[in-house]
Amino acid sequence: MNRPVRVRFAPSPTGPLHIGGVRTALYNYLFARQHNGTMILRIEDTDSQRFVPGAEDYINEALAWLGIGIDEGVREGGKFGPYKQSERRDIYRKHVKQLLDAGKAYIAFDTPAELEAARNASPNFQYDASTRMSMRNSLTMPAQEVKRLIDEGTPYVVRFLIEPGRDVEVNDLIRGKVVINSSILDDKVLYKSADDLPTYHLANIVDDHLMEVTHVIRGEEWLPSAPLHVLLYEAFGWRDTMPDFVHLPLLLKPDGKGKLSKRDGDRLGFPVFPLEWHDPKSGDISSGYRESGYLPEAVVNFLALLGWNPGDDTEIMSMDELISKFSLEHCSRAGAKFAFEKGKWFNHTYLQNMDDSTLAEKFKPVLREHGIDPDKYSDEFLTKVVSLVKGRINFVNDLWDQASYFFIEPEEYEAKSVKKRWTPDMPGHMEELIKVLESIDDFSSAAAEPVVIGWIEKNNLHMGNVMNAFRLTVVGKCVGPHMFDITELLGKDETIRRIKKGINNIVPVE
RNA sequence: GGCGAUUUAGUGUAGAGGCCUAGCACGCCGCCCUCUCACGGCGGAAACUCGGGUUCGAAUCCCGAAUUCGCUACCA
Repeated sequence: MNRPVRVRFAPSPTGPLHIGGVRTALYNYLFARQHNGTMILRIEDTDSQRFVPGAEDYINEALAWLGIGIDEGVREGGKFGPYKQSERRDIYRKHVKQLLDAGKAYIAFDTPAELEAARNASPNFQYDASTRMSMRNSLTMPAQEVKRLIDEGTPYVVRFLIEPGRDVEVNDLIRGKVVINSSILDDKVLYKSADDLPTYHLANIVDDHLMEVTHVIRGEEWLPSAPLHVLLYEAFGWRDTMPDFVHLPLLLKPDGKGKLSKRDGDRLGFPVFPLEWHDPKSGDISSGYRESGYLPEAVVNFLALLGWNPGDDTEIMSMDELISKFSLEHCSRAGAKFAFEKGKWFNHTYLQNMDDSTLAEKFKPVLREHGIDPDKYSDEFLTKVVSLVKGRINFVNDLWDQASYFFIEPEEYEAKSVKKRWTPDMPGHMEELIKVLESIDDFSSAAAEPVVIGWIEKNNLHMGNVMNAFRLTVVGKCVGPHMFDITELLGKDETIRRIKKGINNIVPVE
């Protein structure tokens, strides 16, 4: 019973991969890698109604961006293919027949309208042992009639015949034994003749068995149907190789109640998708972590800690560290509210740990977006700029807000700072400052600073006011790194030019 | 409604009978640093859902209630 570990991530291509799905994929991946096992990506496209073009590519691209590697799948191939359920019709048909022949499933002709009527007539209606004998199915109709309807092409479904009154046990690796009585289960539809496709339950069990999956790691929403799946394994006679089940806690809305949904992202201003998604039907655009400036390593780290912890206080972990530390024992059982604020902090921390030159490279496209040609600047200059302002950014894009004045001179001056610092005597002091600066040959921060400070002190000027007025002319507002680090990078000529411009353009408030 | 799961500060979590006057992180507040804003350093407010047990002793074990979440489709 010690089979090589094989896990699968099995999304439906019904839209962009949700961040909760990403976490499920991540946990599967971590588990697989830790056990030197195999990670399978299976596309569960058994709902022809909800298929969305582009969704499958999106899944592949998102997982690749995050570094969640796939060993077997539609693109990767493998010995257990095809890995797309719509290409496995023959396999499902065969297995449906097997169940039918064994009397463990039956054919039902009830139309959606008839089922709807039954539900309306009795609010607690369930297609099960208590009702199936009053419905239109192969259990209640003569065999010839059933055959005739099928031959005529009447749409039908195959339902799983569930024996009532049995306690079905599911052993969940993070929740322990979960027992559900089979009486509360309905005769689930396993196959629909209309599109010649199975439903999730049948396809899932057949594929997991055939693909030799050893651990089913999925979201908690599947826990209630796990007993049904156990029953299906039994019906096929696969009980001895049935995989272990792991139901992960759900990702919940940060505020109110319920599962995290795509709406929450727009509502609260954070992405719920790994990559930006353009809905082909509505044309709506949903923001993605990648486009919002998150680093994939930070997203992975953040997600890993939502529902799992390493058992100690470690928070910053690389993918390799996550792989070695991951354990089902340290998975939590309760749903986790999606605390995106902490996601920002992870990104901030990863950005701080990145070398300045790497960050400078990432800054280049941002500069281009703002009409600045980064090639006009040396890498050394860009790296220095980045090193000065990186402490105050959460995203690569923030670099522009923090460093734009290194590339363009101020056109406007922040009113609040002008009011506070641009006192009537300032233009005069700035004229003097220009003279002082002109006399400095070595414009480095270390050399220029003592000269200017000395001038301020010698003349008994107000340090805060003069320095901030100086800053106002150069930066446009009173924020930013050490003043002389800025002027060192800007150079003497540019610094003096900006002071002159400030003297002419800053209009005192009141 | 039924069934299942769940429950430590605002959030994510540590804790597996005495090490808990409950730890860490994010966020929040304050102080320091300081030409500004940040960063950083230091400090602070803030939690064991409730009620019964068991025990010398319970956040940790048992029972009950409540809470929240999920499922209850010819969707996954």
